[in-house]
Amino acid sequence: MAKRNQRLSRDVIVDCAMALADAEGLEAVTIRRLAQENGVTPMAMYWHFNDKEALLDALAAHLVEAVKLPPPSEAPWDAQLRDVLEAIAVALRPHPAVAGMAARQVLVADAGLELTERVLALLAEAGLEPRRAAEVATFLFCSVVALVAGDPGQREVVTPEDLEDRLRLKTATLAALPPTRFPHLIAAAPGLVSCFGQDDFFDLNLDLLVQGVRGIR
Amino acid sequence: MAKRNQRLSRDVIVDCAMALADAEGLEAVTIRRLAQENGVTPMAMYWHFNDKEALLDALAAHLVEAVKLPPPSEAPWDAQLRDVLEAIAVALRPHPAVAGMAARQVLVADAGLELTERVLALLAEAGLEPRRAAEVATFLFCSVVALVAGDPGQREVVTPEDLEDRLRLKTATLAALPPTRFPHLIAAAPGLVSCFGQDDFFDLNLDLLVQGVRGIR
DNA sequence: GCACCCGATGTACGTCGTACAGTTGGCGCA
DNA sequence: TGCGCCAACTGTACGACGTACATCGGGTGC
Repeated sequence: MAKRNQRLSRDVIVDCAMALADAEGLEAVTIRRLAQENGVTPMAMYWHFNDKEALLDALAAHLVEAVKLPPPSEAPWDAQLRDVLEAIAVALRPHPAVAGMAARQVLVADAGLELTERVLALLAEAGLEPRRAAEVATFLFCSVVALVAGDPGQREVVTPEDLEDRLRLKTATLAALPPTRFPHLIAAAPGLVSCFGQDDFFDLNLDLLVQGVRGIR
Repeated sequence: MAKRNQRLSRDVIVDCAMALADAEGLEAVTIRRLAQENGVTPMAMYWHFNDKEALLDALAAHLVEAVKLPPPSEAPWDAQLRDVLEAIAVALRPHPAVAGMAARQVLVADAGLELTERVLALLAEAGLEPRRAAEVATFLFCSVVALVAGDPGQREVVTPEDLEDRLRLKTATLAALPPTRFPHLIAAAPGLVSCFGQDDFFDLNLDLLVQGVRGIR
């Protein structure tokens, strides 16, 4: 800690905050902690950001800007939509702790506007009129965020083996339920406790969203 | 404030916290504030809850238990699934500020287990094997939560006319974007800023989810 | 009438965000 | 070379937060 090898800037603060959130969760992102991490007084942060809200907004914007939008193609709208949603998920997945804040910058950050325009265009191509396209686009983004942010027991970040213990305990708890009342739940227990973060969880549910759009046309 | 007309209990604290969150947002739910609201010392809360996390868990559980699960019927699985998802949305909608915490009690609270069992049964009826059903059920719940919690500019709660001003401003900002780059976005601007909380927003996107499940079978 | 113990109090500590005022170091310009 | 300015940072302080720990009062059961 206490690096102080370079001048402070919005970017290095945001990068530091992101790393901190990834490593120790969003609640570790503290004005004082960020200052300490950069070998600087807490009040130094306020030269670069009006307040903590502004800092978190910048974090969220950073996330939105990390989305690598695939280039438009001649592929059918549903394939393209699937690619766009996947691109969002890919950008958010490394940062589940901050993903939940991404939605509030989608209509603010430049990259978010571009992203939204793209999705709306695809939805128009699918035959939705603007009003419904707006509602669906909004929901799609929130859903992808939910897909990533999820929320298993990830409130406090722990060591990998501790996490594994917790999952095993949770599975066991579910498996110990009365089998006559909860047959399906018991059968699905392993999947319920461990699906977050799995590749097939994302694949399956991104498909679900795209198929859902097909279904409501 | 300072009612002190009845003995404190978990239930009156939870009710008070819920009302507080509805009126002033989740950040207004504070140990000290709850104590003051009940005419009591902050430390009195700790007789009823181990810590604030436990209090918030109780809030979330309360929400999950508020879901009025429709009775099983002979209707096809998709119609029933739609009804169940709608029941969840109906229970959460009055409390958007706390809805985001509901997911972490779904596999803990009794009502949540019942709810999950029901959804898993319907998904099994739809032809999904347990593992995929688990993944889809998890996602469906998170999506409905996202549908309700959404996140417009609702971070700070404001007066209705102030909110209306803000929406108008946001719409105007979007409408002022370069029309050649953002044609769809401009056309959809009113819907984008005001869709949260609208009935048709819920209806449309619950349909999307159900259709999505149909699509991935 | 007495003891017990549930439910509350009182005090104190460390951490948070941040207001406000003071201080510096390096660059433009003389 | 020297001077002044202003962007960037420091120092101090305040109120609100969660909560550990010790204490206490009064209603209930004997």
